Amino acid sequence: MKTKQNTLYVGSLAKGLRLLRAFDESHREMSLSELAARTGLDKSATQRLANTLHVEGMLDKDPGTRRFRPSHAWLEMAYAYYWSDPLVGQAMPKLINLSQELGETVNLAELSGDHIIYVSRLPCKRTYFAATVIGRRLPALSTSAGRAMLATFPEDEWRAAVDHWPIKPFTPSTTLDRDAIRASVEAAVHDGYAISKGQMILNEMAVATPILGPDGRACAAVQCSVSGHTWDRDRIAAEILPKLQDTANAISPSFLSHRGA
Amino acid sequence: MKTKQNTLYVGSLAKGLRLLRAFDESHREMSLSELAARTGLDKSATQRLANTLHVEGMLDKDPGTRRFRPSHAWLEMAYAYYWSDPLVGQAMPKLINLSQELGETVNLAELSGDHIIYVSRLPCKRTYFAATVIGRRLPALSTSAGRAMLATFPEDEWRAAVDHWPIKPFTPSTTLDRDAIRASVEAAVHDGYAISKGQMILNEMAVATPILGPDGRACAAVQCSVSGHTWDRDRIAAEILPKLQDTANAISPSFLSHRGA
DNA sequence: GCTTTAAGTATTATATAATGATACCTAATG
DNA sequence: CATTAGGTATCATTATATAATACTTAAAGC
Repeated sequence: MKTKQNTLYVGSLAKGLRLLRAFDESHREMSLSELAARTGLDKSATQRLANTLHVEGMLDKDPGTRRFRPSHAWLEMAYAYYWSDPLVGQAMPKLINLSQELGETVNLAELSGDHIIYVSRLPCKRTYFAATVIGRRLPALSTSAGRAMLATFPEDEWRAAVDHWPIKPFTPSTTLDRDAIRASVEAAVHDGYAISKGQMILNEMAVATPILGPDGRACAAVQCSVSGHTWDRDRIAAEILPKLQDTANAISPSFLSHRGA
Repeated sequence: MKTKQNTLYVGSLAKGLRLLRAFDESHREMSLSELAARTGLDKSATQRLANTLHVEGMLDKDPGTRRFRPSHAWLEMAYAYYWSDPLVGQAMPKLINLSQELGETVNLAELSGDHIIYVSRLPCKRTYFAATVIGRRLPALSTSAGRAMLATFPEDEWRAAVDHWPIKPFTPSTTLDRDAIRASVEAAVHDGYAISKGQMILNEMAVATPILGPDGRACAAVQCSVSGHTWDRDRIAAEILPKLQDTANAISPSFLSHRGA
């Protein structure tokens, strides 16, 4: 185990975090050996760390199956996050209003490296479970929110992003062609908003408008998801966009601390 | 530092978790020395652990102020939690329907020791920020959801809970009298639902119906919050309750694994 | 129903990796 | 400009995490 050679780096803590991060949508609960296999830690280490996490209330353990799973503490962490993010408090009441006015699903997304992360979701229609859950990370280039945010960056910066940020297919209609994505961001630069179709879910359409920080760079985006069966670009631009933009503008914070590198 | 004398307990990991848990609604970002003071760890330990958490992406660090705060990873943990909790997937579409039908705020709460924790929230009206955020823990006895769940337990068990579980005042009208709480749970045993008023927010009313596990014990509750200015008990019972109960019944799972101790 | 195998649990000697004291640096404050 | 608090870096010491191994339990195969 080549731990980072730094006396300010506590390997045991890092390994414990490895265990926590081993859980995701396709690893919902794990046995000791599954955890060991997935994290690459040996049996003993996994045992010790998992036990510690269990004792400390971070992992629940089914007494019957002896399998571990995330505890309620994981939700409490989201709670603490929300209070620490100045944008959420600003945005929440306005997002609620918006979703009520539109009667459609409204999301708040932030940029997290080259991905976006859904920070708040207000689902109004039945959808896939994944579309209702906060904390989901998606490649920024494949989302209307990501493109709308990128479009507020200096041109060389967003062009570099379009060239290099990751993409991966989610549906048969996910755009994998960077030229097409570039065109989409160009449009967003011009229009001040982005519309996408079928990127994450077949026939789902999304509109997003950036929330601008004091420097003019987007720090987040308000996004609205609708069904492609009942909506088209024109109707979205006419009926959804104005309210979406008002909301995003109303949220844009005066002072906003920058997230550390 | 008296660490628990067990070779299966990794102290460094536990201390790292202490740092994470130091953040809450009134500690949204902290400097190194604040963290040290709050966790009771010495300066060096705090430095090493916080640095590790930063390197591992669990804490953001403002380059200017050098203050730490929860990172987006905290939301990703909530994401993983949601997938691991079988109830949420079951409940989500039904909760969305309910909130749309009622036009009022709908919550899903689970029991977490002697507290309830809000697992899902679908706010429809402007409220206090705290009322819109998932992961919030509240004393079970002070909430309609907690009382509705308790009422499904064997009598000796819920009576013991009423006598011993913690209570604390949130508003001037929070019920601190255990006799009054006992009467409320008794009513819930009889009615199959609980209504409370002004427990957490002045003049806010809440109704809750239990979601029953296969053993007849509630594992969660569906709850609806409304304004006490426009609603009273009778109207809630007449207009909200039926749909609330249908929803809770529809969610009740066939197989539900029990959360580990 | 017995054997085999896999998974979880417990113990221990060993040395690595965490520790905390201290010294250094930086930037506020008076 | 002096003072001080807070953040950062270094290092000798040994406590603490480690990984091998043995033990226990439960499931799978015959």
